Amino acid sequence: MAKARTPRQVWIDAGAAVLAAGGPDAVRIEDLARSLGVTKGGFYGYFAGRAELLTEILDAWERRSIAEAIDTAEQRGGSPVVRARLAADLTFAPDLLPLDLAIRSWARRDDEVAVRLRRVDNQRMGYLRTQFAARFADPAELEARCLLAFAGAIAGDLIAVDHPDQTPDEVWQRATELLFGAG
Amino acid sequence: MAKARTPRQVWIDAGAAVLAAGGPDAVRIEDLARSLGVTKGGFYGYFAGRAELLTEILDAWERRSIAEAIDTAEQRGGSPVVRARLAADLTFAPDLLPLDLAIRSWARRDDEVAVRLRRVDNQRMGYLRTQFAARFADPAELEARCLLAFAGAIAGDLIAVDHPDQTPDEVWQRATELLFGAG
DNA sequence: TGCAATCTATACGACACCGTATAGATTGGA
DNA sequence: TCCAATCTATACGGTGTCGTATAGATTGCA
Repeated sequence: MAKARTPRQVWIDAGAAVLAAGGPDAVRIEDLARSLGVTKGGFYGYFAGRAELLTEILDAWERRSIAEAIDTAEQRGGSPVVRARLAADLTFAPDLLPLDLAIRSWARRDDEVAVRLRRVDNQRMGYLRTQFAARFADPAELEARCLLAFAGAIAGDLIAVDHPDQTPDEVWQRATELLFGAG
Repeated sequence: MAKARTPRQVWIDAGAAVLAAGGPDAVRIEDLARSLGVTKGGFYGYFAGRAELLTEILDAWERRSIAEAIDTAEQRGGSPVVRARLAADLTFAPDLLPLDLAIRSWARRDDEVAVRLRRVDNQRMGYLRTQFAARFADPAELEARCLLAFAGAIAGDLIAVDHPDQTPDEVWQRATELLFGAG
């Protein structure tokens, strides 16, 4: 038995990092191997090919984005805003948001990816809804507020604007209050 | 003098379409040529290379996104919401939004593109601000509402959620009212 | 009509990446 | 220590794309 110097999961993680940084086209086997300090020889022992790696990257992202984040938020508890914010912080954590955005962009031109994204987004939105359902009696209002919050979470890092007398954080803080009140 | 069958602008337009649909990596000279029914021979008479084409695509997008849209909105007039909505409809028109999103995604990994995007976004946001400045006395509130609106305009097509009893349009309509009132 | 300018097709070398094949290296257990 | 399983390095052919060179086609004007 030889110990794997570069086991399966390492390829997936490295691939996810590259996907996040450069999009699916940037995920190249030989580049990954180089960045891992090996050659691509071993890769084809674990994966049938490039497509399989991309699929597994998506699988890992999907698992981590849904179950993990929401479970953690539920366990910690707190008020709805706190829990919702925690779930958001987890699924859109600084190390995860770039991957999310890359996949989101990718989904615009790949149907299989779009299906996965819809699955994930629906779960996230569902969680948001349940958190604030008690606060807004009108379902239409609830939906509008949740959708705006969702849009903000996603687009925040896509928009490149300078604010006159505030930091981005201050503006988003104020926006959150607008949508869900103070607490 | 021979008339150009495939003049410069045709390459730029075709390139923009491909960029919108598949991202910058999908913009390949030989593919463009094929889709235009010619070979790449002529391309290198107009452009120094692939990079120059991409630059010109960005130039064209930048011009069209800022000046054109805002000028048109100003000329038409109407209430702030109407004008703002018109400007948004123009800059984020169905045929322009995909390009915008592709460039936005691209900007995350290319500094030169990021600079352009910031230029464009700041102008758009500035226009939004001036439109609603009269309605919201508190600058912080104004900024938060405008930013949420901006985020919604961008992220609307990136989010893949199903709404319980409403169409996406209905939800966004309600969201707009939340942000800026009815009219 | 014929010329000259300009566009276009074709052929080429270079490069990057994919996926396969095979020989060699490494490791845990007998 | 030695074996066998498993991972890794290297070499290869195939493909797609870039950018260049050059010959041929097309067009407007004299």
